[in-house]
Amino acid sequence: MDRRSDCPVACSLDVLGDKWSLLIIRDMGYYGKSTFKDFEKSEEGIATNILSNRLKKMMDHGIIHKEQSESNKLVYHYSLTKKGVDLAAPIIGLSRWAVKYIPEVNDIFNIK
Amino acid sequence: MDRRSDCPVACSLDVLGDKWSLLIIRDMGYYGKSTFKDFEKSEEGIATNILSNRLKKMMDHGIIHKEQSESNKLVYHYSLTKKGVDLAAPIIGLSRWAVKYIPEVNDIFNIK
DNA sequence: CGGGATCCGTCTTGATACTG
DNA sequence: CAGTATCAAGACGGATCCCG
Repeated sequence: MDRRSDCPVACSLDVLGDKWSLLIIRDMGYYGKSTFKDFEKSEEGIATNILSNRLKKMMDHGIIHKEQSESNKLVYHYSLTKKGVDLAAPIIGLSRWAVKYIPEVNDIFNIK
Repeated sequence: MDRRSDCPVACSLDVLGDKWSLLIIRDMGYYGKSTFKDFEKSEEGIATNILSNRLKKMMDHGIIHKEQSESNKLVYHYSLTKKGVDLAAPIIGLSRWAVKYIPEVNDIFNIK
């Protein structure tokens, strides 16, 4: 569903408004993960078809970039584009909020 | 689905990781909307069952609060709790990102 | 009329098996 | 390793109905 709104919040949520996209960004930006298997192994347990779908969607939107490994042609590395790197701010915002208000979370990013 | 992760990003996305929750927060915080009908009339067009579900969910999580109107007993006003108000930061983060990277959006919040 | 609840068809997810 | 295929279950969207 695309809402075709011109609101910046609605537009960003059209791309990122689901349970997985921002987690994949987190994995790439904070944990340094880059391969399909890496993302698949994250503790939250994304299904491979959903992972595949989200990677494709974020590539279409220029948030991430895919390239073949030079050492092993069977492996692909995903990385953040500048557009993807700049999602750090909203992600950190969410993280700060959770640390402040959700008791169970660990402040694993040690954000000031 | 609850992932039972202790990551602050994952935990906040368990509550807010969908296309509508943050838009309702936006409507309350930025547009000053407060009634069911107000939210329903937003340009993105949320269905009433979904709206009802999201309001309930965010009330359960203490993000919003509901009270009966004093002037009209048929009307209920939803408002942000402190926990909800503090979602402004991540929402502004998303908004800034969209303004920077998505050409079609209007910078309706005029965020510096 | 405002605030939902209910029903129903469709689209999306999630779990797992399977393939190049 | 990096996905695709399959299929059941659930979420969503739209319309309608109900209730005070």
